[in-house]
Amino acid sequence: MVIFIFILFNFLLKEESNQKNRTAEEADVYRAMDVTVYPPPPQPLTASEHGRLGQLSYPEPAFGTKLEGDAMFLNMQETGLDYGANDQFRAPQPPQPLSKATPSNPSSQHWRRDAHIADTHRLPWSYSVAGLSDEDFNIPPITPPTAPEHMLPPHPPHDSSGGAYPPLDGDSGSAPHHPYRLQGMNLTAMPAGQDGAPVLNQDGGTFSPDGAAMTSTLSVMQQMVNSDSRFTGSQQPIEAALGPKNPAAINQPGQLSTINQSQLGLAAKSVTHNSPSPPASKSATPSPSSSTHEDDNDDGFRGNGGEKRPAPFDISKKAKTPKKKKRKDPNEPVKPVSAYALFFRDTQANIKAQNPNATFGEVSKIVASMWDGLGEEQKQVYKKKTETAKKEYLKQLAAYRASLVSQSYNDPCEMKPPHSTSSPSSSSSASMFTSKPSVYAGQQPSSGSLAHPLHPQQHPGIYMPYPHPSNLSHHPPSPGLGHPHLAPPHPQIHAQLHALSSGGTVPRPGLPHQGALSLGGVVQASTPPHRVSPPLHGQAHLGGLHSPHRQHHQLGAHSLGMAHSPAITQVSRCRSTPLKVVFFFFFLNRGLTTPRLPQLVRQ
DNA sequence: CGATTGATTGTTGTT
DNA sequence: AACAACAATCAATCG
Repeated sequence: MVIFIFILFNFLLKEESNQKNRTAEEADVYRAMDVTVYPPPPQPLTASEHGRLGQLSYPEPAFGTKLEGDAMFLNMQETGLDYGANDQFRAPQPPQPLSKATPSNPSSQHWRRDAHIADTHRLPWSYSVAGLSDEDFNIPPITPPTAPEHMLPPHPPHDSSGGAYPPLDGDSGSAPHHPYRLQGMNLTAMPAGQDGAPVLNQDGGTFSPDGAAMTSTLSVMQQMVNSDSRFTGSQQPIEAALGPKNPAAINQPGQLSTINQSQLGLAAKSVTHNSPSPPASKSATPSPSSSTHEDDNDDGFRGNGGEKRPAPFDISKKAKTPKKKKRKDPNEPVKPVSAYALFFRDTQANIKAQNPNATFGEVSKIVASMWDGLGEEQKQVYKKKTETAKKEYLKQLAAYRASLVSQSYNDPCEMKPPHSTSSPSSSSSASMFTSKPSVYAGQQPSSGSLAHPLHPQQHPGIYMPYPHPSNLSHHPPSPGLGHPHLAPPHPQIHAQLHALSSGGTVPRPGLPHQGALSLGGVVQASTPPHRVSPPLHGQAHLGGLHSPHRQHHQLGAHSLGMAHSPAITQVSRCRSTPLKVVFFFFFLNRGLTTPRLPQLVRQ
């Protein structure tokens, strides 16, 4: 009863809060953004202005990016470390808040923004990188061109400072080989970052030595920036990356100053070719936006043989090469990628952050060089990941195949036609409870577990949110779709749910319990098309939800907090549904992480 | 050969 | 016809 009261209390609180919830959340968000954004104190904004403008407004004009917050913050630190020049360099931005007229700022902003974005949605550690990128932004352009040779000496020390990333740096011997890592990429940060601690200090150390020279060259930098954002952003890393392999590249200082836009990544190419002409041919490519379009008429013109675009013009329809047979069952577990691919995936974000305009080829080269220079230990780390992923993959594959077999027996309808990509329901649900394959073992959704690396990092904690009370024996594995070999992580919840709700349905064993995260997923997984009646009888009642899928969908949304009250209301609408079920959903909805749920429900 | 990502283009489906 | 959504292709590199 106490619990019951407690629940009611929470419920009431929630009701109240819900009304204000929106605004509150927004406010929080803004506030958070503020925090991140404010750092640029140098700005002459008055406090009053702050108040009036509000957090959002302020950042934008100042830096042109709203979401940069994190990156910005990091940058600030770094910048501080770097040298006064940075301040100067940035100073201009605020004054030219929106005047995109000056390419310099926009460019920098762009790449920063990109960096941030990329970082944000992909890799947590990337934040650190983003910070680094700033440094790159400032320094890189200058260093390589001005005194490539000199650079070498500085790097080692800087590298050492970079110690954050021992392996790379550790290869002091190799350091010369991959200076870029040290400077811009801070590859080390990536793996390290994953682990958690972003490394920023190294930057300061890195560049500080050069700082003086750099400041002197500041004007040049600005020019370069103005001339071409891409150049500034990308140039350094790429050159650095290529530098090792193509030392000659470094020697091209002259071009840098003049630098035409084509340079961007081309530095590498141009360097290799050592002739400016090449840029012309490929120069088109560098311009990210319109490059391809140019081809329209100039198919023939486009010298670069690499692009096969010309083909289309050639033939009315170039018989699409039978190349891709890709179509697989979406549910089939995805094959683990190679260590290199993994590395690529992780690294490219950073590279992109620093060189937003870098082409895929350039990025590939950089990644390759980085990979090449990567310490054995680091490689091992990736390989290890791959190994584990492989193991998981095998497990999942086995489960998947088993499921296929079982499904074929149970219900053909359930099996989605390879048709692909996505019936929204399937895909969404799948994405909801799928995660990095390696993380969870037992999950084999009966019908749809497409391994999606969607929110990999977040899930791990969620997968097993609930303690496993020892009373798993509650229900024997269900017949049918269940995958006997895979122990359901949270059978009890499931079983209880069913028991509570309909009191009769058989819980589905093989479902992926992503914890409360996706009730929809759970439900869906748990409800075979026909055989098992959905936990809530109301499905039919709720506005003609004939297919279990729909209902599941809704539930899933609720569980995700998409809609709070509605979920409850809907559930409550089903009179047959016991209160416990309601609370179950409520908790799912409210605190996805509440581990007590099972207990509560049980009570 | 397939995988990495992002951009572009082409095709198909819907309104 | 316009638009949206999806599929395919390409780049360099590695396993």
